[in-house]
Amino acid sequence: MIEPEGRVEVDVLPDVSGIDRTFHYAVPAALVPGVGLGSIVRVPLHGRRVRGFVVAFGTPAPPGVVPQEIVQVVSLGPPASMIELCRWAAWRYAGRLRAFLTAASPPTVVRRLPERGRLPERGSVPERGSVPEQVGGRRSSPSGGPHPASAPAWLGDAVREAVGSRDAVLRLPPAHARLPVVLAALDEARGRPGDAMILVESHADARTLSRRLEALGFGVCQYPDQWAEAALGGRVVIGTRSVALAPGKPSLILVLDAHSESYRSSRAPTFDARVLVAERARAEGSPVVFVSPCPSLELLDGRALVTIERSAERRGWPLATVLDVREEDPREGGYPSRLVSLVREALQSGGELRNPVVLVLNRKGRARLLSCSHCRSVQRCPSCGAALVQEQRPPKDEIGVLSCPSCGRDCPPICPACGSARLRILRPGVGLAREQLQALLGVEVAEMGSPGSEVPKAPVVIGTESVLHAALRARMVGFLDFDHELLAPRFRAAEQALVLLARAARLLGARDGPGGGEAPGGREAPGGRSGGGRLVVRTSMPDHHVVRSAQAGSPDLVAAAELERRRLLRLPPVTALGEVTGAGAAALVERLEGVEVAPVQNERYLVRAESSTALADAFARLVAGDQGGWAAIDARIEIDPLAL
DNA sequence: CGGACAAGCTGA
DNA sequence: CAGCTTGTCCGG
Repeated sequence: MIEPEGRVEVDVLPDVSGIDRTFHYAVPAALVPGVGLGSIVRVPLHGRRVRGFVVAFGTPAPPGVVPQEIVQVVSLGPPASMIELCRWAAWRYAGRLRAFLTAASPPTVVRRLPERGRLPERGSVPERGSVPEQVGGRRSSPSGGPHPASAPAWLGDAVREAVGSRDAVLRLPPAHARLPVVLAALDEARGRPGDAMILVESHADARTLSRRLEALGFGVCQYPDQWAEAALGGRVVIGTRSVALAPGKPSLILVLDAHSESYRSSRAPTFDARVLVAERARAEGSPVVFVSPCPSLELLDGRALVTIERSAERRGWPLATVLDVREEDPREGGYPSRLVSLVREALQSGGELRNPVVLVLNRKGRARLLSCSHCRSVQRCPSCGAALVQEQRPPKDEIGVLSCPSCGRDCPPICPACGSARLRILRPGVGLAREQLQALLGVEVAEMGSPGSEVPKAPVVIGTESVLHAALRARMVGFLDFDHELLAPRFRAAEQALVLLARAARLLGARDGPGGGEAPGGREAPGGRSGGGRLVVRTSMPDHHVVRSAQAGSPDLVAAAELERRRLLRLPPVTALGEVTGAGAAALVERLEGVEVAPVQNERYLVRAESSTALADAFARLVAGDQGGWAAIDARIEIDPLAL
């Protein structure tokens, strides 16, 4: 309500956990110029002063309420359009609005937007043609030449088609360079109102892409560090999943490596940035393009798929060799001579020494499963029953310890059943594989350290899948036990296994191209040697559609097979799933309507609905119907849970 | 959330 | 029944 003296009344959502409703306040005339929708203010509440978000402007006071006055304007907050997106996200993910508003707020207080004068007024995007046609003087190829800065015509066409469909998946093979895709997309964004927003999977990617675009003359804003610059507009906004909640109007949203799980936030508020940007694009009328070599069914669902010429896509996947476990001589102990000779061959192939042979075994530690050599009983945790693991090789003359991965308890490596100290390793981890392969190969085999650390410098590097994120290039990538991925007890196992192969493929480069695309992290690939390193997959299921997909360079094999399976099992994207955990879970699912509920274990329930809309509505009805809304709910709700 | 206030528990 | 803990309610 706007009153005669120029006072304004607003609704404020306190930024206090446990309160999930708005309160009505008056803005004193002196503060009116600084208060708008989304402003972060301090208000008196119940004898204290708390921060809150202005979520409605000029509303009338509820009957019988005498509004108090806002004390202070603290900071700029999420703009009006973002408040709408946050409301939608809170509904879609059955979360609290407050959590999303906080996520959309500047990381530090922003009193006012920076002066626009320091920016090139319209210079966020260089004029068409000002970008050099070729950088480095080499020709770009469909499979990704050496960092071409301009898009070849066929790529420009594909990007244009994707942008034209408003909401599309652009499937480009793993070895394809990204910069040309970004440039082609920015070219399409030119002339539309607003700023291009680019989502990448890691901070390293964001930094590299920003640097490259800046070098080409683009005005770039790294989000969320530069919240105010993003709010001001006039620059390309680049960042990880948080960009979904960045202020500003998107002229176009580009999501690179759209298969990456990093787009899903694991901590509250849990959301999927891909889902959010799709809704944002729809609401704002801007196009969104998801780029991936192996888009998931959930990404493809209801979206246009733009592909490139079959043969070009095929060449962007590496030469793959499949080693059939069933044909192995058991005496070779899991490292068949064929694998050893492929590694030797790769090492002898000369070329860039900095490119190692990368071996992947997705099992941490030295041994994941041990049994007694004497009585054969599996070594289990005496407290919780989980299989004990050996993290490291025991130091010389020491017996070491076994530890429980589930409860953390340490146990002596002595069979509790018969007292024998001779244990057999049934399932080796990376540590043991490193020791054995080093002995077998006669060259240094280094183990990749904790995730996030540097790749050790050695001719052969072994690690869990983290090595695929950390390595820049590889002359060969070998999966020592791909069955472990194919048979993982998660319904997205097949798609996730294909993602691993695609990651490996990127390290290897294109089959025919000079050095393939670019390395993860976007850093310059060292050396310009011919690409096309070999992908080696050891499995007992050489005909599995994931393996055949990678061999044939056609991810649709996996998509087709998976869609059929999801239909049969009524799993996403055919249905929508949610998970409810915590003390109040039983009481909560009891009152849900229009969904199927299945108990998983104590205080853990799975909820299935026909669509994500139906699922969100079911939770929304429950929260709205409750006195006190969220305050009365003592359970954690996770929509589209990851760990299934 | 955190203060207010009411209802419940203890000990003399 | 004072003095304290525990529970429930509510905020503009």
